[in-house]
Amino acid sequence: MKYQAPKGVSEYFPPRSSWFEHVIWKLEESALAANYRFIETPIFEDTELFARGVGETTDVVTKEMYTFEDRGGRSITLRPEGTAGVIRSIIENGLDRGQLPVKVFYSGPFFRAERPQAGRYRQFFQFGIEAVGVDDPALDAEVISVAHLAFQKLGLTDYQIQINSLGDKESRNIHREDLLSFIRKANFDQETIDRAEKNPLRIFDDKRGEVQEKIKNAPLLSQFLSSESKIKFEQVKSNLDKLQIPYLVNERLVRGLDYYTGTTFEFVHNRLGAQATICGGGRYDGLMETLGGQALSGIGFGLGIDRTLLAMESEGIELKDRQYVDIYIIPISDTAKNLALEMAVNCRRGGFVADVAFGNRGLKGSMKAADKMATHFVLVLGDDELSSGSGRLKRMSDGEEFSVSLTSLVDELRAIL
RNA sequence: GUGGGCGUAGCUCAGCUGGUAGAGCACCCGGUUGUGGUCCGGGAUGUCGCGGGUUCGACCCCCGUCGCUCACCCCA
Repeated sequence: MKYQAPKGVSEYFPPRSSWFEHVIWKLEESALAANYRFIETPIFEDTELFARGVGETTDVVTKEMYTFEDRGGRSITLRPEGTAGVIRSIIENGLDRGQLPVKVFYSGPFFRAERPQAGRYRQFFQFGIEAVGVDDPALDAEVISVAHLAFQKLGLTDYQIQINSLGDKESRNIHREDLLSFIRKANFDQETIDRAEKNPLRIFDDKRGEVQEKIKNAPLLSQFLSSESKIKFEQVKSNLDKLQIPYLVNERLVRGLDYYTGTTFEFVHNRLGAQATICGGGRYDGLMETLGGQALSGIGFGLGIDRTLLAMESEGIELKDRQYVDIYIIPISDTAKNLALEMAVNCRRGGFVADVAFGNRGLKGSMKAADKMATHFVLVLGDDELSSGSGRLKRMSDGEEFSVSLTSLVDELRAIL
């Protein structure tokens, strides 16, 4: 094979591509139902935006970005996540100077230069929403509810929502020192310590058993939360209760991006491999300011479309191919060929899905083709039809035939479909 | 960056302790002249990832290489 797709990218082609479309549509539907508006930002941005926004010490920034120089010598990076670009756009276009909160959703490809594995790709598709400018626990709950509703529309059931509060800056700083000294005393290997020095919270995410054992008694952030943070977190939880959205408080839940503060959450699917987080997000208090905007809080989530599809498949959710053909026209003489496409185009103008048996497969072969592509009606065009000006529409579901006039085919279709 | 597994027809895979390749599905044609789904018959398809070595002989053994895949770190 001469060419193959670059390592670690996912491709969606028929029929699976129609499930992919379906997932995106349900996600959009859920966001629109909550009055989020569509935003489309560039796939590449100034490298500095991500470095500042996502955080200089994060793995994403230090080793996972696709960065290159453009012809003008500027450093450009393919977006590794969605929030930084959206916030940049909100600031640049002054959306935060109108009514608040600004509620937007986005969808598209993202890029990270990592070693691929199940559910993790170098180019992956993410859907996300952001609500900027209002710091209200009810909004935190709403954001979670949007993802939850979407997953329910898709038929997913075997997942859990984990939530935690990372508190405000002050609470975090005190905890950080305490946790760091705990880690320093626990004699870890050098690599683990180095990582912890950058962001000690990450140690909670370490999957190695011996590490988990050692941090069993590590000080948790929840013990350091300011009373204000605690109250907000309680409100988020009681809001979720009222919405009857089940969740699990996971005090060790941390996220790999530096901008998160306050409420954080993850939707974790139970039947996926190591990469089981199908949606993750949280509140970010300092991000707007960091990127040069007003000091406004925001909250949002990123939702993995590839992983969602995998999750649906793991639950055995039946995904039907949505493509169908209303009318399939089979010309069986040379003179009929010219007319066939013309009639098909007319049907399309009339709002129907119409296709033609191109090439020379013969009648039988064309009938088989019609059968395979979920065709409602077939019209055979031969010399008889051309001379009489009428034909028989065959309904594939039961074989019944309807005689129709060729010149008023669209109307006839409307009448029987 | 580190470690494990795997590379045989379009797809999923079989191939016993080494004797130069098979199944199912899919695909195409046919079962008489212009009507599909089932059934029956027939057919095409592989440099057995690539390179080297051992051997009379390698898909099967050894080495290298490339690719895929899963996992670690981390994330959607």
